Amino acid sequence: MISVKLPDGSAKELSDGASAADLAKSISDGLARVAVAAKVNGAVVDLQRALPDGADVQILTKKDAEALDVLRHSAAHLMADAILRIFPKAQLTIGPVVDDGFYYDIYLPDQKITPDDFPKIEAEMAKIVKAGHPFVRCVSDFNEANEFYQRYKAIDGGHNKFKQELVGGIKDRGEELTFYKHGDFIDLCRGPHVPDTSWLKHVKLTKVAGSYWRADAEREQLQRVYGTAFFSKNELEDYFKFLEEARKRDHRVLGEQLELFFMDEDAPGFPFFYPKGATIWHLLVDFMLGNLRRRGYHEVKTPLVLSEHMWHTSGHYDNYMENMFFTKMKLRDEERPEKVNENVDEERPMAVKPMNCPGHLMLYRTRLHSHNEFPLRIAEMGLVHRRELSGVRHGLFRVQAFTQDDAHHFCTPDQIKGEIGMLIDFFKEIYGAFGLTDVHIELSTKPEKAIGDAGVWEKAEAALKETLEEKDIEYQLNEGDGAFYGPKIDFHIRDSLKRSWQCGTIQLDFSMPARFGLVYIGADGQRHTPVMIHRACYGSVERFMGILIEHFAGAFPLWLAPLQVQIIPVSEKFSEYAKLINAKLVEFGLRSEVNFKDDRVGYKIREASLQKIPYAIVLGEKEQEAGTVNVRSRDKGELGEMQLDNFLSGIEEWKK
RNA sequence: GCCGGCGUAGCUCAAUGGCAGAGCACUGGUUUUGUAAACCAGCGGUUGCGAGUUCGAAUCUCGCCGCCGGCUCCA
Repeated sequence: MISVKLPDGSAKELSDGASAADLAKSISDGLARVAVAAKVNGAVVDLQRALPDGADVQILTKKDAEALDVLRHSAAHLMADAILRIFPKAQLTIGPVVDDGFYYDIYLPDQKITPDDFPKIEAEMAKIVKAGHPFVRCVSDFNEANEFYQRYKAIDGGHNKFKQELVGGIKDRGEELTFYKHGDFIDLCRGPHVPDTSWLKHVKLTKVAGSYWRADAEREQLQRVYGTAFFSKNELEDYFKFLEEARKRDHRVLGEQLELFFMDEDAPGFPFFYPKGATIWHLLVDFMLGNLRRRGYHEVKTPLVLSEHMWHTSGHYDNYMENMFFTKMKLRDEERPEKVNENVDEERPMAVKPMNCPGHLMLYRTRLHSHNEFPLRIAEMGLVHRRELSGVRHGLFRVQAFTQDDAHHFCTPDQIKGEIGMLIDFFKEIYGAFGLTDVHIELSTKPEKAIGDAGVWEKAEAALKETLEEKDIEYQLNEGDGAFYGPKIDFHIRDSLKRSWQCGTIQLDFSMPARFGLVYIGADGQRHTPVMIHRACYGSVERFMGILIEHFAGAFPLWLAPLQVQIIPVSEKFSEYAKLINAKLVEFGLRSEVNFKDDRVGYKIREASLQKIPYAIVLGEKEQEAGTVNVRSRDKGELGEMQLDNFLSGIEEWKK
């Protein structure tokens, strides 16, 4: 007999060699039916595995997050089996679980797997599901003569050097070599898996993409087939509904439909803003500037271009060169004026700024500072340019030029915690103003490519940790993810679809002030090097705008709506009255216009709705006679006829 | 940058080797309109750019540019 401990603390006696499946059955038949896998001493294993005496055991059902991973990993095997049946030359590599599904990387240099193949693959998968093959764990040794090893090698021809490499790694680490088989298919795998293939009814392939063996661009190119799996049809359908909803909110699509911005192939990664988009951009900037002024920031403007020399001083040249735009001249040849010499170096080469900090450092050092001015907060809506690889550009989210709501705090070492604490509260308040209240914080530490000495890094990291802990804020630690000049705190916010976006950042810098020779006169009358804090709340104004477009699905709250009211005269006869009302609305401070087009009211209402304008005001004979307005709200439908003053006073309330 | 897919009117898309088309938008007209699409007409194109194959290329081939999906997850 063995005894195992259940999550509720109780013990259960089982016969020797009993499995988690036996345990589940001994608890209840119902549990046995829904059991997916088991957690034994903290590790997720198959239900069929024999339980060790004295183990802590938890039966996992579809309600447990780990169970979904097990299901999806099994689905990856299922897909691999089906793909091998259709593409016999395919060589399997790895097939892990990812956030919203799974993938399998496949080496198949002479053939392409495309979404057109999905129906075939899925049909094959359905057959295997129907057969209900049990997943069987097969333990092998490293002798290739082993039965399972042999069977496995027969699966993809025995020439699969990728799996051989993996087996080598397992051997080197001294781990157990296991295969999992279902039906005739067998694959190198650590497991665990669901009991049998009939669990995999709700599986769908989603996309194909390229990848590399070991994520190394120098190695073999693989084809990555993505899929997802759920325990129920409903969950699978909900997932696709979510994707559909996200697609409808795509800021690139809404950006065109709502006339906010556009891209042109002659300016890749450089967005153009239409008047409506520019309005939102300015609203975001004005909102931020007001908040900065209230907190004692000083707004400055620094140049877009600095000498290359300055970028050597700052360390950007060495650490960020690939992402910078450099200036080169084109000169007519002195001998042959028709010839143009390309890419001529300037005597003093210049570079476009990818960050604002050097400019702020140069500004700081123009005069002597006292500790009495500290903390000194210098802010700039700084336009920066960063070269990005062509394949990574994406709408407003990844561009080559954007405006940072950037600021640098100069302070004494003992002011650091106060500044960090202030910033955390400040940033959360800003996000809250947009209804973005789900914020989580990550702390990133020293990367491989770093400047400054190790002791300084440790001090900086400790300062950030202590502040977070003293404020009792939960955070995630990302080792090695810091900026090259210092550790940082990043703010991640979840939008209305629960998607996470990184926005704000607070970065400590104990290096750059020294590189630029910055000093302040301390209370002791001596010169000291100030501490510098880099910080941005939106991060990029343009990107933040993209996030807001998706968060609100283009239906901006009144204060952010580029056009707040559109007036719709019932016919041309009421144009004058419409102009009069519009003038009053504009006078009141609203962004309002009249739709003078010769269309039916219904058509104009439709257009106003599609443009997601918060209020449409219909004006006709009745309203003109009575001196009233007839209001339709985007969110609440028709509000009916009312006095203009009532509309205006109601707006304060309605906009919430 | 790499892999896969794609690029036709401002937008969404059709035409698969044989005369470049439709709807919306836009312009003009009719209509004078009452809460999600009135009617008629017109304008709109070097089919991303450049070479090649062909009697003939939007369509096939090659190169370039751009866009879309991926490229952290290690059985």
